[in-house]
Amino acid sequence: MSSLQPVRGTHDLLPDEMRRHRTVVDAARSVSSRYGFEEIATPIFEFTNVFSRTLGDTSDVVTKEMYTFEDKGGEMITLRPENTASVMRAYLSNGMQQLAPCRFFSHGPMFRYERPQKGRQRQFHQLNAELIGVPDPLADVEMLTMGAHILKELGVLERTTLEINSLGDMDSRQAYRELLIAYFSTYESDLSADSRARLTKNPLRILDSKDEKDREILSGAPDMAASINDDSRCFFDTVLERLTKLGISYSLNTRLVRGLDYYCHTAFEFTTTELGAQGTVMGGGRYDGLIEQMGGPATPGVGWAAGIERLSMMINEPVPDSMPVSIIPIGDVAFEKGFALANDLRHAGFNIDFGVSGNMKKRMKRANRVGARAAIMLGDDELARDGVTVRDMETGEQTEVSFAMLESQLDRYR
RNA sequence: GCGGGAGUAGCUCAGUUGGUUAGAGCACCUGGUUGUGGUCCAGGGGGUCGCGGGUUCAAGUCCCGUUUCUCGCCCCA
Repeated sequence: MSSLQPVRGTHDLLPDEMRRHRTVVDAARSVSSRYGFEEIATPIFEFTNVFSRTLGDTSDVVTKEMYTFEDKGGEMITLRPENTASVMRAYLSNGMQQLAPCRFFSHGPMFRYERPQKGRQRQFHQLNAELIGVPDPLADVEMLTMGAHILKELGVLERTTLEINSLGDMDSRQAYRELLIAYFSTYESDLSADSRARLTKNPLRILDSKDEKDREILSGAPDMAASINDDSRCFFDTVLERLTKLGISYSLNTRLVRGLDYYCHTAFEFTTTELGAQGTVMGGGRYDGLIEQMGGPATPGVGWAAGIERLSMMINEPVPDSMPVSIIPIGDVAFEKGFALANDLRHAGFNIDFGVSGNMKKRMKRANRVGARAAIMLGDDELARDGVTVRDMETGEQTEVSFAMLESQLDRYR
């Protein structure tokens, strides 16, 4: 075993895996553009406070998962653990308030310091979609519809479940929070250590605790739906009605809270049972307070993120790229001629394989290995007749073709 | 941060109660074919048995430590 190990939790994307990733990204880019989304990219690192101020001091991401370091100028820098905060920072930095509403699609690597396991890495890749500046529940529906559309395009929608919940608006959340603190305080000594730490800082997170004792206590906890005010209730009902009208099935999950503090109203996850312990393939929700919290004007927003690795594990093997035509020269004169021919054909749009060395047998072997659909053979015989021999690599059929007719004869191998 | 499983050729793996020079399949190279691949036949190269220590006449095999991978817990994409 070599000592040249990649950093734990990171992986090389070799051609087969890269092709899967590209399939996922291409589908998302194509579908999102039909919904009016434009692609952007933000830097993979930001000042630490872009994340620490927005994700919540008690979120796992901030407390234990960020890759943070001091750069040579003494600035605290963090590799982005998610993309929503970065996109909102970009929205404010570039004065895009005037362009609202904005629809942004992006994708790229994210970094979280966690123990790697199936479907979880320290550097992983996400698709991101954000719709900024639309307070109407229709925006939530549009994001969900688009997400489902992308999953359908990838052929995985039927193998996922859309779980959805409403956290209510800020007032509802605050009211519920107080109810929860009051309730859990009476059981404080029985709660798990994690839950006890969250009791005053972020009691909502206790709701999705998996601890057995916590679950028992939870069964008597006040219901979130009961403390959601009428406006929020109405908002959520509209979302659900629209989903039903569009034929998007969902499953209400009142325990669904999500890990980041900035969510309100709609919270959702598309989950699957196919990826071991990691069920979530796409997750997001509404974050109306986020931009204001970052120092911008009060601006609503909805968005989601999807795991590219997780999706790529669920899709069918993509078809390989277009197969090349190999040029097989025999002899020095033919080599020069073949080299020039390769150049001409590449400029004409053909995918050409041209090896620099080897006898004919080796070159044929190589043509086979790279999956060539045809081989162009040229030696003294062909040169004397000012043409080449084209061999169909599947049927083995060979025909002589003049240089003048070559491109048109090759068209079927494009 | 905590727990389970694993680490032998480029890849997937076998290797008996510890006992010759550590094997197979695939892949690779050469030849059978001096201008013909994918099939077939023959031959060949390739190993710090993760690393370090210990037990033993003898360790891939047993013991301890360590490291990496992997699956799970927590949490998330």
